[in-house]
Amino acid sequence: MTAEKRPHHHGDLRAALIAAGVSLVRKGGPDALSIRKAAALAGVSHAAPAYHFPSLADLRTAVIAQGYREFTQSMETELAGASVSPRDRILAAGRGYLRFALASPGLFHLMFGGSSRDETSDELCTAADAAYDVLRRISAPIVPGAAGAEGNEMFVWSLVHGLASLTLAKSEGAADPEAAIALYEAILPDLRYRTDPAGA
Amino acid sequence: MTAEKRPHHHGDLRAALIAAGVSLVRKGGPDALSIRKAAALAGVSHAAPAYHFPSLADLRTAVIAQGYREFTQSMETELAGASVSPRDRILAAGRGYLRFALASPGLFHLMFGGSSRDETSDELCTAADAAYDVLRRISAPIVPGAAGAEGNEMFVWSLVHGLASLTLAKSEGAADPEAAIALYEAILPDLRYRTDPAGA
DNA sequence: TGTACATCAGTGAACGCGCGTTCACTGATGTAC
DNA sequence: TGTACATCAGTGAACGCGCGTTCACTGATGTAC
Repeated sequence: MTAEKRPHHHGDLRAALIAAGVSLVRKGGPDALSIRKAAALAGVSHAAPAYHFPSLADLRTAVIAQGYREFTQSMETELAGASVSPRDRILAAGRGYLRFALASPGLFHLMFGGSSRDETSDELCTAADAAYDVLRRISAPIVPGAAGAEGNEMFVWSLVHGLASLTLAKSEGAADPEAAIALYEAILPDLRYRTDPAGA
Repeated sequence: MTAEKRPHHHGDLRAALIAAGVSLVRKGGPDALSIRKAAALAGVSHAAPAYHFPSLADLRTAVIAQGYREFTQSMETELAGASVSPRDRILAAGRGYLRFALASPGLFHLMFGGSSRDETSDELCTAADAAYDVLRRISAPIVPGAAGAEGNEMFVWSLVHGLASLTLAKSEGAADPEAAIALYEAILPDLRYRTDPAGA
């Protein structure tokens, strides 16, 4: 893919640069992303990306958006194999969450580690909203507590996000996903669920 | 502190460089830390730090350690004003956790965002262990569940860490600590505590 | 179907920047006697 | 108390590196007629 002869016009350089960026971040963490390295990995000159991404921040934003898409996909894949039981679905989404974070720490840190990005990007907003929607959906059947439906979402989300983040911090690079999943299933408390999951 | 006349020998340049590093990270995030900027902020030439920190990684490790000390201090301060009730103590430590994270997002991200560091540093291990000890102490009174005492620690820690991390991610830079604390107090579930807090 | 031409999407050289690090040096300090 | 000297802890110049970005250019593509 890198050195083979190409026509002057690349087929879809934008997508190729995003894929290259994801690969760089996966391999070397958030700081490993650079325009020149992404261009090299995509097999074009280092000036070519400028046409598709005016600045490094734009490329980073697009890579983060791709991260969110893969993140959402990881949760959806687990959800597809889950029963309709609300607790099963919360556990399944958590498995997808943990698998993504532990398999791609670089992307996870890029997404949640405070790297600057273009918050106004449509592509990013769409991708991030899709991920949030999964968490909102699985939390909806929980009976609202003191903090309402939003409190339930934050509870479920915080628990699994914290577990992912701390597991990564404790065993940098070599965390066992199955152990983290087992721990998640053990610490998720019993919750009360609506009898009518569609809500009041 | 920056431009005033100094003798050839700095009093405690090592400490001054760590303080400068903390300040840089607080202001500009994990990537804002550099040897040259820390030296400038401490009022010395950019070659001076080499004597105290052989490489940038060493300075970064020391700044992370200082972050852990301030983090621990933030929790201890809140704990000092808490009652002996186990739940009150868990809430108090959580307040310290959230206050630190929301007041110093840059440091928080440097500590937990996957930045590379020297894991073998005594200074860092000591500082990080002190923080973990606080969480272990406040979790000790919880009756062990399926995952034992370790499960309790991870539950409490994950919940507050996830909440801090996600609150930062959702409102980059301008998160309201009091709102986050209120949310934490609302979503922390009822837990069962030992009657003898010292354990079996 | 063929030709002229505008536009698109690349190339490669060049620029300046901040960086970590090295090196010869030197002024300040502290110790031996 | 005074002096010689080793060592400590700085300075400032220099090096090379990777980077984002700009620019004049050019080959490929597609459209008008």
